[in-house]
Amino acid sequence: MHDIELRQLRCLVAIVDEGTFTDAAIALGVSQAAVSRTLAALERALGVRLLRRTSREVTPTAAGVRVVAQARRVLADVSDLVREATSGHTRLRVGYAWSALGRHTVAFQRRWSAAHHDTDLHLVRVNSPSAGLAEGACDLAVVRRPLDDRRFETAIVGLERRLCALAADDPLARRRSLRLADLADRVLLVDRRTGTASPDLWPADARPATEDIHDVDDWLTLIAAGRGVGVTAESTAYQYPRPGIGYRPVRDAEPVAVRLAWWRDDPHPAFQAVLELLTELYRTG
Amino acid sequence: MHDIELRQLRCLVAIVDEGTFTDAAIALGVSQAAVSRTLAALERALGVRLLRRTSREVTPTAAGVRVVAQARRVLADVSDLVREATSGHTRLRVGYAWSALGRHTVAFQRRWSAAHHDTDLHLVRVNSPSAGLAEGACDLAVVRRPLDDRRFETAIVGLERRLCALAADDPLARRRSLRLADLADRVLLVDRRTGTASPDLWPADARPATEDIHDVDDWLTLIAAGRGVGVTAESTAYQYPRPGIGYRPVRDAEPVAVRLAWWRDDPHPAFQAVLELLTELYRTG
DNA sequence: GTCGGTCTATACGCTCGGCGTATGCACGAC
DNA sequence: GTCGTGCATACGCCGAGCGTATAGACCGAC
Repeated sequence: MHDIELRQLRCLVAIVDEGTFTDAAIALGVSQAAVSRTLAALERALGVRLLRRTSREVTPTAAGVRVVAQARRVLADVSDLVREATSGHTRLRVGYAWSALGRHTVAFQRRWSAAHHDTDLHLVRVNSPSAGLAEGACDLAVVRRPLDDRRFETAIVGLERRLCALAADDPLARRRSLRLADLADRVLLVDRRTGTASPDLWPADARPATEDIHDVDDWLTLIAAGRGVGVTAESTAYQYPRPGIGYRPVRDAEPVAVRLAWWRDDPHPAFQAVLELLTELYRTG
Repeated sequence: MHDIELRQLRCLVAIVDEGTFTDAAIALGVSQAAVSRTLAALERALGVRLLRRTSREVTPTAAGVRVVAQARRVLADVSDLVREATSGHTRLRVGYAWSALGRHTVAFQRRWSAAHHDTDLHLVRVNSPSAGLAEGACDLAVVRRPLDDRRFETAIVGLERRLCALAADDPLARRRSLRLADLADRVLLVDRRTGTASPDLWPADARPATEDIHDVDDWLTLIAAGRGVGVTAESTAYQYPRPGIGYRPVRDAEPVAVRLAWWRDDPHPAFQAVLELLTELYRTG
């Protein structure tokens, strides 16, 4: 039993598009016999008749219509793949795990598209330690901790204050700012894979209890419900304002470094430009 | 220049999954040499190096990661295609263009899953004349006009009243019911491809002006804004209640037939059962 | 009905793409 | 150095897939 092949799918959609085997053969640049055999092989492999042939016209069966629709999807994905492999450089995807660039986000996008209107910029959220770099979902990533994966390298582009996220009706939310010690008796909601908070911000003998979460939406929901508190970077407050949640500076927590991450061995061609632009944005404002 | 083939993508993901060319060869049931050549051909076809080989390990390049991710998508689509072709009958998708079965929808789903728990039922909205039948998006369709496409056949399963849809602040909305003549000076919003209203409900000398729309959401938005009125089947009111819109019966408009449509030459195996169930639902209430 | 045109299916022979075996080469362990 | 491991390449073989040619089905014209 042979696996099906793209050649067969290309043949199928060509027949449906052209209307006859003969015209499909011309479109594909092969003989009519080849088209006939190729489609027969596909039908045999799938165990279903896909096209109803008459000497007048050829029309898909019900199964054929479904398969053709799916085949088009496959072929579209394949051409995406080719574009992904070859071009890849007319587009720049910057990944981030929780929050992107906070108040610099808009300026970043605007100044980028002004200076590099040839490669368009996309910001994508991917909840993974490398913010999508390892998954191929982006070309560069904004992260807030060094990556231990040796395939990647990071550089600090700026610093951010740490804020505490509290339920709006939490007594602490009435204060203008807090200290780490104020949170020691709370439940700290942390994302161990991507987050910026960790219990070792506190002295070893006064750490809050922690609970693991894996998504910024869970985190927000639980905090709003008073089920715990969070400690995060300033840009989170910018990117996820919520009615039920208040953000307050934590005075004695060290600032968190904002890093750009890239593939050590083949950085995206635009990487240097992004690094410089981000560094400048964080320096000047 | 050769097109890329699935064999090459299968090879690529096998290498990445297994970690070495040799193990991939075993997993694929071919020789190591074949794997090496096949991947080289893929890289040549794409013009990009996908894997970095050392004698110790093989790791994807940045381009490789992107391509692998896309390749997995392609292969998943292909196995969907195979399932689509072969099974096809463990699942029943019923399409509808605007509104489905109105107040019978819930009963239909409940009674179906009670009697046929082997094939699970999906209702899908597709705005096309055949409600997705011609596009392969569904196996059976609920429509409200005969289909002129000879590939399909339809049967009436019941009748529905026609309602007029008005902006809530329209003077006519204060009435309990209307006549067609009340609407003659309004703009009638019609969907020529799938809708149930058409100017020939009116006598030839007293027809309202019409405007074409192509989606139920547009239709609702325009009506709520007072830009026109709609005439539709009763189930639309059930399925799309909107704060700004009121539905009122049109006393002198003929009821509209609700039809089940199927592929004439290869009806879905469950078609007879659906036809009977729907007919009963409409007959009994 | 017959004839001719059109379209798909099948037969036959050939060619070349892809395979396996064998071997070379690079790299790391010891 | 020697050995082990793993990818790349050379060589010969085989069959999948191709084109040509032809059969068969269908339809419209006459």
